[in-house]
Amino acid sequence: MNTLSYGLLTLLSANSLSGYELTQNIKPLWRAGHSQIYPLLMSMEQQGYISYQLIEQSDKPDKKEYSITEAGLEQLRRWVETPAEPPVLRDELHFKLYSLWLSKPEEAKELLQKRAEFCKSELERYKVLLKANEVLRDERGETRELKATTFGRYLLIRKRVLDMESSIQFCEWALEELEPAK
Amino acid sequence: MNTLSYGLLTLLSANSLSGYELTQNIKPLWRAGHSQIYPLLMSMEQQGYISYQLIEQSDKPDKKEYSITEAGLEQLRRWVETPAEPPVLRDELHFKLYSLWLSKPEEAKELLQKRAEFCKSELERYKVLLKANEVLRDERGETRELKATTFGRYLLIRKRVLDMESSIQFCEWALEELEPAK
DNA sequence: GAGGACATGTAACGGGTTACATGATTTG
DNA sequence: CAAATCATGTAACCCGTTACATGTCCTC
Repeated sequence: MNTLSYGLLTLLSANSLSGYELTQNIKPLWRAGHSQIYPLLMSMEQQGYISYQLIEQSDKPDKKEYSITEAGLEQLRRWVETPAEPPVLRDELHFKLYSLWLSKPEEAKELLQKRAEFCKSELERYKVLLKANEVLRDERGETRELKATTFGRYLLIRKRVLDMESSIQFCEWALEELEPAK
Repeated sequence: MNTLSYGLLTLLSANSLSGYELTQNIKPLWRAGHSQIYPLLMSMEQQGYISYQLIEQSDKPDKKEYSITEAGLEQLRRWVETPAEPPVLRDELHFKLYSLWLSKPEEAKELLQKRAEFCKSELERYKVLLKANEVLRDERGETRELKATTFGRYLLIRKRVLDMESSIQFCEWALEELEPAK
């Protein structure tokens, strides 16, 4: 049971999903490919934390729909209350900024502009998600119980939005700092 | 030549350093242990990107001081101007927030408070670094050439400060959002 | 002489990426 | 019938973490 396993349990605790859907849905939370996910699902199923039923579909290929078991939910509950490890950020840009003085000013500028563009496109994606989740909150907001399941998702998207805004701010500030050096 | 290799070249392009010093200095930029670094240094030395001389010390154990070669500098220059891959952030907190509804409110609160504390201590460390580098800028600021080598470092520390401030802001906002649910 | 900082390595294991492999179904 | 999306798996390789291993020098 590594972090990714708990991540899969996390998603399954809100919805039953197939391996394919898990691969899509985990993307904003953790980087992982399907080749990592399918074997983990099999091992977690053998350990009794999840179970699946084969869903026969006529419009699409058949799939395995995984659900969390009582044992899995227990395991997840214990893990959630455990203190979170410090985050690990791996960003090539750190090194490339550090040795900016080696590159021509136009190249340095392009590096920062490209990153700013990337962050802006991410920001847009998350803003859309945020709106969708704010609607959910409004609809269900009055009843505390239903609100709860969407609350974490709402917090998270909000976090991504703040992070992206901070990154964009940095890139734009750095580009300004770069100007007089030209 | 993976990203970490280029990171080591980056540090060596500013200063000659031992494996031990590289291990310390790379920490704010990239997570890596000495067991990853020493083998890489050996392979890069064999490829001719770096060279070392044995420094005999009387007050401390002897060390190998690595320097970047002309070939290494060439390699690094090409890499720096290459577009940066999108950053990879792995943070357990994402999953733990997502399934916050599974945990008791006090536990949820503690999770966010602990993260805020961590970010605040990081912020302090970086603010100290920032001040040290701003002094450097003031001293050397007038001559563009010398400024250049410290400029990237200055940008980077600034980025870390902004990131930490954004994370703290998030935690405090989330804690407020949590309150009425109590 | 014990503990801590300095210094350099190796080995085993687990996690993550890329590529290989296959196949159903829909849409243009 | 070709391309795109849905769907599930395996294998090889690289990267990263933890533990093992050794040794110097200084300070308390």
